[in-house]
Amino acid sequence: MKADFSKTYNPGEVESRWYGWWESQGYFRADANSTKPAFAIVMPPPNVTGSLHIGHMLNNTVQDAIIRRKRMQGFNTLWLPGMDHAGIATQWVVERELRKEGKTRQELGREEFVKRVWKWKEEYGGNILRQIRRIGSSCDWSRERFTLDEGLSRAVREVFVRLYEENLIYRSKRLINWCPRCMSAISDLEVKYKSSDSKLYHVRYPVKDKPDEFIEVATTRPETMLGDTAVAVNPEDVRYRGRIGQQIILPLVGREIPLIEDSAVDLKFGTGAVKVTPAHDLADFEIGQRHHLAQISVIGEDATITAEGGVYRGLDRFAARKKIVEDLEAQGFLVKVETLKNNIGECERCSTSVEPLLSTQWFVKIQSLADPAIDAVETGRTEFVPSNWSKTYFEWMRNIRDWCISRQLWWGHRIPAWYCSCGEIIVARVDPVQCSKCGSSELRQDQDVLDTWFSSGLWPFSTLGWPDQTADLKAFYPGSVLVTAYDIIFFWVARMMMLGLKFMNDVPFRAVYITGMIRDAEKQKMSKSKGNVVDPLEICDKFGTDAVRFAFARMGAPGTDIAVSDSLLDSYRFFATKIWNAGRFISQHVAASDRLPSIEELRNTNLALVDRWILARLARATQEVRASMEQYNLHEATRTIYRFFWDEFCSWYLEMTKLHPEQSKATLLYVFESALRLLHPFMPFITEELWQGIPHTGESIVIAPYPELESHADDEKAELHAEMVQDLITKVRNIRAEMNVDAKQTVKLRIASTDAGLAALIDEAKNYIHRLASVESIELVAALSGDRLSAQAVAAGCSIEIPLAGVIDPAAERSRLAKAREKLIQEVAGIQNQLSNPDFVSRAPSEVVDEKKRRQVELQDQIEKLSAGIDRFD
RNA sequence: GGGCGGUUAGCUCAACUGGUAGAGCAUUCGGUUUACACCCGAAAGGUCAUAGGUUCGAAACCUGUACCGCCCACCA
Repeated sequence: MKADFSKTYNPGEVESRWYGWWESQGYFRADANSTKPAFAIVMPPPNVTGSLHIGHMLNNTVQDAIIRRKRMQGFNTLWLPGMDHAGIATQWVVERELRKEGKTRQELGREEFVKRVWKWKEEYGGNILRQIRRIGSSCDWSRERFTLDEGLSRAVREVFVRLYEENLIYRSKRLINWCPRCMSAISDLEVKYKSSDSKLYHVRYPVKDKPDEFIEVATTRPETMLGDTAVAVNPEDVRYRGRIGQQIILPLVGREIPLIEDSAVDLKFGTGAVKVTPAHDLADFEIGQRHHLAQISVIGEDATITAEGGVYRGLDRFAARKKIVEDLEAQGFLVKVETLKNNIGECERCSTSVEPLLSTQWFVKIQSLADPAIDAVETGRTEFVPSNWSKTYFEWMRNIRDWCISRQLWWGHRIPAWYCSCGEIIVARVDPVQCSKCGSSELRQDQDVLDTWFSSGLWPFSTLGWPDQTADLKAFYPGSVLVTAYDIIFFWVARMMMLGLKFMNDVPFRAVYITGMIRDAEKQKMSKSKGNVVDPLEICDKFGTDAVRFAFARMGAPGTDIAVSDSLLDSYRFFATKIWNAGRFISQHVAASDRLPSIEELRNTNLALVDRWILARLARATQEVRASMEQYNLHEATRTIYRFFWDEFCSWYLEMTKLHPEQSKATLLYVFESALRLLHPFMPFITEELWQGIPHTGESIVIAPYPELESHADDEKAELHAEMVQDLITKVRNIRAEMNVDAKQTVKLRIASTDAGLAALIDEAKNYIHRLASVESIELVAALSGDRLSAQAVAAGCSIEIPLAGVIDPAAERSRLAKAREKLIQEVAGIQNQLSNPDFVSRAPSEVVDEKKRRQVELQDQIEKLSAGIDRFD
C-alpha cells in the first residue's frame, strides 16, 4: 500500500488505475467450455446514439454487483455488452447533422445515407461503452455485439423468414399509427397520449329529402369529416329510433352517407351520434369493418389533405381544420363549440401528433407467441422481481394486438421480401435473383426496415451465435437474470419472452429484475426540458464512482424509484472515506512479513474476546448478505455491510484493538480482508486498491472468493460477553455526557456483582472500559454505596455507580434515573398486559411467551435497581 | 374507465415469513482520544394517512375512504 495516501479519499486516481488491468487479465471473460456452473446476464443494449445516462448507471450498478458476486463465488459468469442500432432515433440524429450541412437524406440517396450512419456509429458509437467501463462494469468485451452486425442480422433474417413461413408474419393494409414527421409507421407502444385542452365541435348533418331534419354530431377533428362514410348511434338510443337507414348529406362534400347503429357508440357522450371516418380513426375503422363501409383516406403521409379532400387538397391537416370550421360556420352547419379535455396521441420521439392512416405494412400475428410467454411467467419459469410487475406484464400480454414491424426508414434491417411484377412476393434467407413463379429477374426488395425492437427482441440468443448451435448458446442460454427499468417491460421484455420461447423453446432468463427510476432531489422525473438531468459521470467525478454505485444499490430496492441528492451521495462518499481511512490505519500495522491467516489458523490461536466477537459478527453479516443477495435485495445487503463495517468493525473493533494491535493483528487482517471482499461487488475500485495493499492470496480481489458462512465462526458466548462490555461502556459514556463530566476527567466505576463469571469478564475487558469510557478504576462490590454524590445506571445486568462528588447535581441525577425507569415501566406494563391475557399465553407460540417472560424478569430487575438509585434521594 | 404502487422521526427511505418501529441527512449537547472533523461520543425526535375488520397480538393481512404518483384504454 502506498504510504503517502491522503486523509481524505481521492477516488479519481484509484478509479482510473484498475479497469484496464482487470480487462487485460481477462477476468471478465466467460468460458463456454467451463465445467463451472454458468451465470449469464445480457446487458440491455444502449442506443448507439447515446451517452451514459443516470438510468444506465443504476442498471449497470445492479448488474455488476450481481455478476461480480457470482464471479467471486466461482460461477462461469458472462455479462454480455453491446449496442442497439436504434432505428428512428439514430436516423433522426444523423439527419439532423445533415440538415446542418444543408442536405437531406433524399439528396444523398439510401446507400450513401446508410454509409453515413455507419460512419457516425464508428465515430460516436463507442462512447457509451467507454463510459460503461469507466463505472466499473465487468462485461466480457470479447463478446460485444451490435444489433446490426453480421451475426445478428442473420438471426433477424432467419426469424423473419421462419415466422413468415409459419404465417405468423403477414402483410396487410390496415389502420396504423403514422408519424408525419418521421414519415413512418410506429407501433402502438410508440404513441404517447398526452392530455390536452381540445375543442369539441357540434356539427349538423342534413338528412336527405327532409329539409327540416338534421343529425347533430360532435367531433374534435372536423377535418376528418371529408372522409366520413357513415354516422353511427347506439342501438339503445331512443332519440334515433326509426331513423336508422336514413341517408345523410355530408356538408361541404355532398356525399350521401347512412345513419347506422353500433354498440361501440356511447349514448351519454355529446349528442350520441358519431361521425364515422374509417380511414382515420381506429374505433371508426372497426365500426367500418362491421358495417362494410368505404374507407376514404383524406389525409396523406405528409399530413396534408389528399385529392379525396376536394377543395381542401394540399392543406395541412390543422390548416384544413380551421378552414373547414369556418366554412361550416358560414354555411350554418356549426352548432356550437365546447372545450374538452381529451388525450392526443403523439409520436414518442418527436411529439408530432400521430395520424392514424390506412397503410400496407408488415405485422406479426402475436397471439400464438403471447400465450406461451404468459404461461412461462404464470408457471414461474421466469420470475419478476419484485413479483407485482408480473401483473403489468400479464395485463399487456393478455390484451396484446398484432405488432406492426415495418418502418419507413433507411437505418435498420431491411425487410427480406422481394416483389415481382407478376405479383409474387418472395421472402427468403438468401437474396433471390429471379421470381420463383414467373422466372423474371426484375425483383424489387421491400424498401422498409424492421422495428428496432424486432432485433433487440432476439438479443438473448442472437448475441450467442444463433441460429448456429454454438457452445455459447449451450452454455449461456437461458440467461440468469435480466435487469431493466419498468418502462420497457412491454417494448422489450415481453418481446424477448415471446421470441425466446418461440425460437429457443425456453425462456430467455430466469428472473427479471425491475429497477426503479432515478429522480431528482424533489422526486421529479429527470428530463432535458426540465433541466434537472444529472449526468452520471459528473456525479462519479464529484462523489466517486464507488460511492455512487453504493448509493444506488443501497437506495434501490427492486422497483423503487431513487431520489438523488447531494446529501444522499455525500453520505456514501463519506463511507468510502471511512473505508479508506480504516485501510490507512491497518496498513500502519502491516509488516512486510505479515500474511493473511486462514480462519482455522485464527481459531487455533488464543484470541481475545473482541477478536472472537468480530469474527462472529463477520459471520453474521456474511450470512445476512448472502440471504439478501439470493433474493436480489441489494439494498439489504448494502445496509448490512455498511452497518457491519462502520459500527461494528470501525467503531468498536478497531478502537478496542488499539490496546493490543499486535495480538489482534491476524484477526484484524482477516476481517478487513473479508469485509473488502463482501464490499467488492458494490465498490470495485476502492476495494481492489486496499486489498492489493494488505496481505492477501490471489492476484485480484475480482477473482477472490466471496465470503460465505463459516459455521465454526458462530460464537454466541463471545457476542453476549462483548455486548455486556459494550453496554457497560455505553452506560458510563451516557452518564458522563448527561452529567457534563469533563472529557479529560477519568472516573471510578463500581459494579454491584458477586458473580464470578462477571468478575472474570470484567478482568478480561477492563482495559477496554478504561480506554473507551475514560474509567480509571473498576471495582466489583457486593452493594453500591448509595450516597447521593454518585450517578447510577444498570448495565450488563448489574447496578453500576460512578462517584461524582463535586460534579453531580442530585436533582438532575434523580430525574435522569426516573426518566430511564419510566421507559422501562412502560415496556414492562405492556408485557404484563399480554402475559395476563390467558388467550395470549395459550395461543401464542411458546417461544414468544417465554421470551416475554424472560424480558419481564429482566425489566423488573432493572426497574428495581433503578428504584434503589432513586430512593437514595428520598 | 381499468390496473399497479405509495402514504412510517423535520427530510430521504428501511423493517425478511404478523410479536408495540430502524438508518442516513438535519437538530441539540460534549469532544484538536496520533485511521478518519468527510470524524468520535451522547441525546432528542414517530398515536407507522384514515375508518372498520381478522387475530391472543397488525406498520405488516382483508375491506372502505382520502391524498399523491405511475401504467394501460378506440370517450368521438
